[in-house]
Amino acid sequence: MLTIGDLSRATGVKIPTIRYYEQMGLMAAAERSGGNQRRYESHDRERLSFIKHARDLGFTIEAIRELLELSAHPDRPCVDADEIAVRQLQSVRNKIAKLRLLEKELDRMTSRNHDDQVKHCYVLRSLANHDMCVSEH
Amino acid sequence: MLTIGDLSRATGVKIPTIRYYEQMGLMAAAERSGGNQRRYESHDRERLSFIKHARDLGFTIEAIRELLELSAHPDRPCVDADEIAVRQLQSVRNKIAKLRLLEKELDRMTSRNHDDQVKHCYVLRSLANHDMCVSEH
DNA sequence: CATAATAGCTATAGATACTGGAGGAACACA
DNA sequence: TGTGTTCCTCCAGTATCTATAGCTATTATG
Repeated sequence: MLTIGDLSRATGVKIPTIRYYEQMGLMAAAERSGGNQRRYESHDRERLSFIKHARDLGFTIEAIRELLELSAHPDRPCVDADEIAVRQLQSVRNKIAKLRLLEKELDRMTSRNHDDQVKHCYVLRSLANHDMCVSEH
Repeated sequence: MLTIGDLSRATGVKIPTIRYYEQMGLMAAAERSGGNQRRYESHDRERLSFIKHARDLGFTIEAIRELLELSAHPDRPCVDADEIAVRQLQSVRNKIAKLRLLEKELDRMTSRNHDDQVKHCYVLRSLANHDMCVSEH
């Protein structure tokens, strides 16, 4: 039997977050000790590790709920899980593409900024005037 | 004189968001019509465009507050604005680096997923087992 | 000028995914 | 039995909006 603290140390998920996942229904309501403290088993640790890993990969709570639901039904087609992961991959690629554009603009702003007073500041002028941008973002 | 709707259309910032910026002190409290509706001038539009542009580039409200404060004092050194932009650039580069790792993992998960039942699903197995990952993330 | 359509107002709650604190109870160990 | 650590619930706060309800103002049309 693990306490919530044990579970937290074992998975790297903070205690309030574990309780939050319980509230959100991602983790089943834990059994309780005589004194009303949560007690866990190793399968809870595995489930929480799964959740943590998926969160680290940027899956939303909703997506994780679906993935957990899928893994509870071994005979369902794998395509469903694949679709969720592909969606996530696309969202990650979208974010990267957008951030690259921002990087380009910020790099331009900061590298051309050689004046010494705010009234000539390239950064501030760039922010005030979208036309100075080199790309759509 | 512009209504809040005009300002919204001119800048692409939604009406509740404009009111939110006023509440946060990024926009000055607008003048009011006889019937208590907000009325704006063109300098408000420019300020809001600045804010929008900075938000699109991922600056936080706090950073924008500093940038606006700086541009109100033309004699202050430009370095201060530069520092904020460089910080933002670094944060963008960090995010890109992290997302690239996620992309790698998700790509691995989805491209090797050729089985047809959840019980053999590579995506779900990968999420359950961090050791299958090719990189730290 | 009367009415209708559109746009605006405030206040409050919800979304997202947690995080932290207060005040008190339970547990582990000597 | 005492002491220190861990746990409990409840509530509030983070950041950045977004949406709803119920009401009022303005504008356009006939």
